[in-house]
Amino acid sequence: MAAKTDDSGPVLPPAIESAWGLRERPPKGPRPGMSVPTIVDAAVRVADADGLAAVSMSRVAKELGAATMALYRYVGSKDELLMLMVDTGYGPSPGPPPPHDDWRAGLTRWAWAEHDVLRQRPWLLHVPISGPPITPQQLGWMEDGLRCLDGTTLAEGEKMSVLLLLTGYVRNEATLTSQIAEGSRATGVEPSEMMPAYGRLVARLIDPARFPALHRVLGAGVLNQDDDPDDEFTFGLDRILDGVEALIRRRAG
Amino acid sequence: MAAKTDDSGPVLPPAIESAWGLRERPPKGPRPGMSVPTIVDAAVRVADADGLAAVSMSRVAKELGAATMALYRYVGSKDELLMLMVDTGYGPSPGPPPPHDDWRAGLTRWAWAEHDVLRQRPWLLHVPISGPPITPQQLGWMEDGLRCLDGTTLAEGEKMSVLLLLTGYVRNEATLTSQIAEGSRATGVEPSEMMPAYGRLVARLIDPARFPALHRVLGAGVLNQDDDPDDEFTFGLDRILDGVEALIRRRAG
DNA sequence: GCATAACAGCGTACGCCATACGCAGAGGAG
DNA sequence: CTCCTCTGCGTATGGCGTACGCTGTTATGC
Repeated sequence: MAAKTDDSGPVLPPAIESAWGLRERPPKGPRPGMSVPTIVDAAVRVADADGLAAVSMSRVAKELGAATMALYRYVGSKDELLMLMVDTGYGPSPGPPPPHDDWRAGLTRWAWAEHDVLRQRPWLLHVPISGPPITPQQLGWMEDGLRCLDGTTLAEGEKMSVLLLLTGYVRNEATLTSQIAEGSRATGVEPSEMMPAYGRLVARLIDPARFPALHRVLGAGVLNQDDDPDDEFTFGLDRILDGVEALIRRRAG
Repeated sequence: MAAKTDDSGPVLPPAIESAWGLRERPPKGPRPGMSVPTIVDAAVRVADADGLAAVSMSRVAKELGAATMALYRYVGSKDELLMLMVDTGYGPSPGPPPPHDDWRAGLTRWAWAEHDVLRQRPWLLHVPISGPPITPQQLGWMEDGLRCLDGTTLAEGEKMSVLLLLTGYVRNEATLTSQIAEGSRATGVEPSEMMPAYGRLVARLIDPARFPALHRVLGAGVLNQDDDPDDEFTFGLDRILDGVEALIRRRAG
């Protein structure tokens, strides 16, 4: 016999289902004083102001003038709240690529959009990711990325791999630059002096005979000039897109 | 006047300095019952067995038959212990590239070496990275990576960028596959059924009219076939190295 | 040989965290 | 009017990192 529906699949936490607009409010009982979006917005506000480490259930509750345990009527756990924070933290996807952009321009725009979000909200990088995206806006980003590759001859699986490659790069690059900013704030050193100081430290530690290549890099003053971090981002992005281009050309034969 | 030494630079935690063999043991007082490497090894053992979340100061102390607070005579904080765990967790670098390998073969070997380490010790991915590498073995990895690019015409800064790009990719890919493994362990689902289950879930959630590209990808069964994750890794790696190759060719002009 | 001072080990205590549980009251449904 | 469900939340538990200070050990200076 065939099953009636395929709903027996993986179960979604209630708060996530409501993010997809699936849950209707039960008619009984007192009217709720808050809502999932209210809570998530408050949590995002806390993270924006004081970083992800400041986001505790009690702190979010204080932000709302409520008691800590009241939140658990709306979200099942802190992890669930974090997942929802990521969804609203990323915000709406950048939209489909402009009609006459080729895939490369489209993906560049897409990557820069994520880049900008992560520069605005570095705490997104500290949220431990526990699985593939299942929230509406996250999947919206995916959709818009896939559309950039619509006109190409890549296989569907390859399109997916390319997006994974790109988003991984963007996150990685953002992590590195945000570490510099955070380290600078923690130690009181000027952001522009952060990498040079690191260079001097490493130069003091290493033996040039055992680390010749590293010593040469330091000698070239690589860490001394403070490049525009956006140039660094563009460099890696272009390397990856060059690699994708090589693949597309090969597939197009 | 010139300063006597340049030691006035950034201060290194004592435990890290001892990892570089800089600290000598003071002559007075009772003989230490443990040592920094003993503690770090115990912590790595705990992480190997039960994951990074199980690594608490008290758990590590129990592993050594000592009291929790005894550890603080050797490491300044848990964060310091984590940094040392990363150093010994990665282990010694894969060594300089074989003499007749070109840069591409060398970097491929280098990337696979990190890949293998991260497959063996997925907890390394969960350690919050707080700055650029300053421990001996970490810098050893960097050195070996740089040597792979020795024969090329890339600028020193470009070599560094390429390594950053690569290691970021390796870590990202490892994160994704380890998430599947962890999710499978947490939910009891077969690892090979993890992605198909995810595909069915997304298919149930999205409206094909609003997510046409995503719907097409799912329809193509991209998530259904369980590819060898090593193939996926190779795919992205080759894309990146293709991009690097394009750059090297342009620089060689 | 003895006093001294540095140091190892660690017991206690503090403040913070996530969250299980159960109670009080609100407010539609019958 | 009664019941039953749902909201808000107070209390309590068990974990965490770690500051502080005590006890006992040990090599050195006298």
